[in-house]
Amino acid sequence: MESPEQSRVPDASAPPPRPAPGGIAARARALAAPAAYLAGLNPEQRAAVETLDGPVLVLAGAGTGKTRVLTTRIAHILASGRASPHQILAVTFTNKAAREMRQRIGTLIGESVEGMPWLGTFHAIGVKILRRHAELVGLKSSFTILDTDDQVRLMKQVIEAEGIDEKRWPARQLAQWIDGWKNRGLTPDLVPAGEAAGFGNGRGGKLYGAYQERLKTLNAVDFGDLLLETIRLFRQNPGVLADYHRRFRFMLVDEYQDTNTAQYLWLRLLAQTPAGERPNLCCVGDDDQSIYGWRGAEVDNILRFEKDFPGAVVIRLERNYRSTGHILATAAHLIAHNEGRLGKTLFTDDEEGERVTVSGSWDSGEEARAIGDEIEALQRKGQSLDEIAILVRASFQMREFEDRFVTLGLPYRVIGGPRFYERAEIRDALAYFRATVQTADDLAFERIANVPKRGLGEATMQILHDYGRRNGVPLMQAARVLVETEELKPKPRQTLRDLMTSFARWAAQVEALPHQELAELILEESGYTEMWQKDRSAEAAGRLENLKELVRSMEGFENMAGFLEHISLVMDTAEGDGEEKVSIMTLHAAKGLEFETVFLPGWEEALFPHPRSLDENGRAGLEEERRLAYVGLTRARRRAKVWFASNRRIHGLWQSTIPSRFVDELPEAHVEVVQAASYGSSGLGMSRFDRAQPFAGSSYATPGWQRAQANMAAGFKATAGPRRESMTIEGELVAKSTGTVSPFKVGDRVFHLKFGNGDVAEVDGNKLSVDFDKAGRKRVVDSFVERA
DNA sequence: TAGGGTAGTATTTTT
DNA sequence: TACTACCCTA
Repeated sequence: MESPEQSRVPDASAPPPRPAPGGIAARARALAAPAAYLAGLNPEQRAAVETLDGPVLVLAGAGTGKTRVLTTRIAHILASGRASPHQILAVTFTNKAAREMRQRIGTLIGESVEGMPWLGTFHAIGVKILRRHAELVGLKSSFTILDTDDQVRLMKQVIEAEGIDEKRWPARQLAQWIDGWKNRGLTPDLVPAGEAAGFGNGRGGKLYGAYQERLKTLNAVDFGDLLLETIRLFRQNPGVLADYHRRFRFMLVDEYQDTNTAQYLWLRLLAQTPAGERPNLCCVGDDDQSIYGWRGAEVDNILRFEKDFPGAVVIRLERNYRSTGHILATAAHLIAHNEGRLGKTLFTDDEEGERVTVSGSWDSGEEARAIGDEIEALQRKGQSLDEIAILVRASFQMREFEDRFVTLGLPYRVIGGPRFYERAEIRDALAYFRATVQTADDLAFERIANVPKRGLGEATMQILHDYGRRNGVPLMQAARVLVETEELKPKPRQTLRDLMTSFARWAAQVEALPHQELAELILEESGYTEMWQKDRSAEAAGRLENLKELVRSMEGFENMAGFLEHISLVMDTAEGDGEEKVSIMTLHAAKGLEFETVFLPGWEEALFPHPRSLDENGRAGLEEERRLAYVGLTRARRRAKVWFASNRRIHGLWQSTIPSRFVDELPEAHVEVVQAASYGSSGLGMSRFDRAQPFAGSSYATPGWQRAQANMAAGFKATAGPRRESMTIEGELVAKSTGTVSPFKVGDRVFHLKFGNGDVAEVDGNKLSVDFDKAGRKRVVDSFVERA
């Protein structure tokens, strides 16, 4: 970036300084350098970047360049020499966001930002601080971090120890209560008595306390503690806090609208010095995109920023660089129905573009078929599948699309399904590693003691537990003692002895062997790999692949312990195999992303706004749902396509549904109603789109009904009859089915990644009808199966 | 102890 | 409908 931008550099008009050593060229470079990253910012963005002193709230609407502002601001702080990398605290919510920011800053300032140790998630930074001062809060710095699963198992033990019926008061529920308290920054002594009494016949508070004690005994913390314990550390040790006050010259927070009370308290401790200087705190967020209220986020935090930090400068970013005029206007009109807003009006210089479309379908199946067809049409026009997304309200909606896309042979990816780290095989493998490295990790040991099944059942574990509790030693130590006594029956005793020998052997190798090799060794020798190799179910192959992936992902870590620390915080794996795919994800998962074309199916009253959200949170719940709709619309750059079905199967029952109230809240001027004719009107709560429908009076006469009938008939024939000509289901004619000869024949045994093993029942070009052992008969494209 | 049968339940999800 | 968690039986 050169000359035109230079004139906008503040100092450019000042009298020229004396020639610096190195001559004019060097001086020009020095002047031009800062301009390079400021170039191309609009005035508001530039203000957000350059207002370094004092508290700043940046209200950044969707697509207004929020991340750019954040990263540029950091670059600016660094380039202007106001602080060095280790003096900047930059907090994000997800590891993904942290990664992205790190990478973008690097690009901006043209060098690596390895030196920004305090850029990370709340939790990652919490751990870092906590490890340094662990002993001040009664932990050893080697403490382990439990995930949700561990927490629940621990709580189960606590509940049972308290003599409470776990069936009546499930551990999972207690976990939610405690999580809620922790989100609000409440330690056991601070939970309002009335509230604590609400669980377990009045013993909720006691259980919470007991759980915390168990954590301490195990030298463990859960995610909530990463914040709470840091808060406690700061409050009880002003000296430590003062140290961080001095350290963090600049603080930046991303997605401020998503902070919960605990995170707020944590930030405030760091931002508010006793001397009362104004903190250089910059929070960026969008109240209209607050969609995590249900997990403790307090929109209030952003709404009252100016009160919390007097003299705060509020900067609004309202120029949208992402979407077309119609999309933006539609989203703006919708969100205007919300009351509790700070108020922003997004605008764009972009063209009006295509109107947002609203389409109806007879049922969810037709919805999936129609969207599949549209995607294929877009693909033929040259649109990359990577630029197409289907955003759903609830994950059960994904399935219909998956099934349909498998049939069409349309590549897709599901984002935010079961997370890598949450998969059973990964957790099992990690448990083996944890138990090897940390022999006191009871929860890890318990998890895998009998995985694979080796005859160490409940009875044996009970004996270990009793002994452990009596003598205050970890389970594995208890096991070592007990195998030398007569307390166990001979068979489990021998098994347990062998297992303990194995663990001792692995532990001895921790230093000697590279951790990747050790990992493989453990999985091999424990019989864990073998267990899945023997398993003939559909998922087994994928699980083995995941295990390999796990071992691969250990590369680049110092040692096993380092890897485990990382994995407990950063539990996603970066994926991407290069192939173009349609993305399917929930609206929640879509925040922060953008696509050329966005499909928004399922805009029906029974689903979106989700009735549960309305029941539990009333008006606030409705507004959050509306924000979700807003997030969905604003993900689209050029095309947003809303769909609703008049029949949907929910929990296995067919329900007749009516279009979402959000559909009615869209502005007619920017919306185009297409295929309204195919929507079979039920006569209930008709939206204006029904009125646009010429056959509304008699629903049986509508083309939609007729088409639905035809589809149903075709679908029936497809599954019931072997006649080939009956397989021309509407919409499938476009599938790549002609001319090719399948390598499979009727009767072949095949394997499909999603459906498992099955027998080929019919061959039609490159399409197969397969009777799957578990999933029943499905039609699949032959490239999706292999010989079993 | 392990596997099968049954009952109960069923948004959104990051760390 | 589909999954899971638990109980009961072999």
